[in-house]
Amino acid sequence: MIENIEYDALLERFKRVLRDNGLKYTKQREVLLQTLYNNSEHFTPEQLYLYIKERHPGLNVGIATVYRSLNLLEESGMVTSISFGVQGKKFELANKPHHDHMICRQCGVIVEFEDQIIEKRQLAIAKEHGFKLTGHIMQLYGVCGECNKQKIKGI
Amino acid sequence: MIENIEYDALLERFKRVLRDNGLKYTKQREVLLQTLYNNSEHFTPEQLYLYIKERHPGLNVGIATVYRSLNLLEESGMVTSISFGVQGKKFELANKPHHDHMICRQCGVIVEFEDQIIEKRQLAIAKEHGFKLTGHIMQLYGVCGECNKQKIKGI
DNA sequence: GTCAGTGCAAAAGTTTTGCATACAG
DNA sequence: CTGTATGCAAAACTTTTGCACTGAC
Repeated sequence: MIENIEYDALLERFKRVLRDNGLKYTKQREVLLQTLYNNSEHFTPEQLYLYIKERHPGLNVGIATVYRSLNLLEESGMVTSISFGVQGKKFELANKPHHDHMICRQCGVIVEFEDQIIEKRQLAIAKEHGFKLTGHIMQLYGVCGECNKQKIKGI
Repeated sequence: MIENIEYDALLERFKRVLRDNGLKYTKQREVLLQTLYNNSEHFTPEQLYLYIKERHPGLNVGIATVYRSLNLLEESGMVTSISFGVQGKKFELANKPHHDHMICRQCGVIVEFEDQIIEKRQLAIAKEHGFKLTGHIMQLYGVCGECNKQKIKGI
């Protein structure tokens, strides 16, 4: 096992949240967190379930546990969910370094980016409205260079 | 019926999209568009269905038509959907003036806002990546002033 | 008149729940 | 040991589809 201070800190935080709420630390929950940590993709509960089953054949997981854990993690603020267009709700770790998404409507390619100017404005805006920001998702929709040539009839 | 140039333009655009795609203009579709236009709220398909049934008792609508129409409108780019927290996917008109959403994780309240600095940066970023922007969704997640007092144990 | 649109009900898909067992604390 | 977590299967909920009929063009 490769040492990873960042992940260790995340795990500690996870354990603390569990402890603080009288919940238990189980292998299933750790694997879930680990999977979200190791993959920058956004998972639907279904995908996460299949992924874990495949990568951890020894571990018995049920889809119900995945749902229960995701809801738990989301409630505690460690995980966030968003939805991209038609596909269902997707989950990702909440405390990844700030990043945003640019999505091609045509081919679905996702480009991640980060912009300090926007980050700062977001904080300021939240403050103006009395919100305590816990996270954000910015999704820019458009057509990527590749797809620009084959545009369908739209608006 | 009160005159409303903005709505008329929207309706025209709608009719054109329908025509261009060989689709038909029906009362159900118009009522749907009208409802989205008249209400700044974000509707789930279910909510929209109930709302229309209530406000247009004469018009027979099925939930299936609501789903079909929303998907159609979304595909054509006239309507967008977002999802936040536990509640399902919600729809709104796509061409409202640019605005973004700040969502309370706790109570689900949505505050709309708009910020020119961010709008401009978005355009610039898209350009940098070769994207032609067609829209965007920015969702700031947090805890609103009201809910801040009753915060559950989280991170 | 033709063919897309509709409501309804059934089907498919998604998420939650009940329960008996397993296992963390 | 106690009580939470789990897997499984059933239940609840959400979304889509098939079909016969309606209505826009």
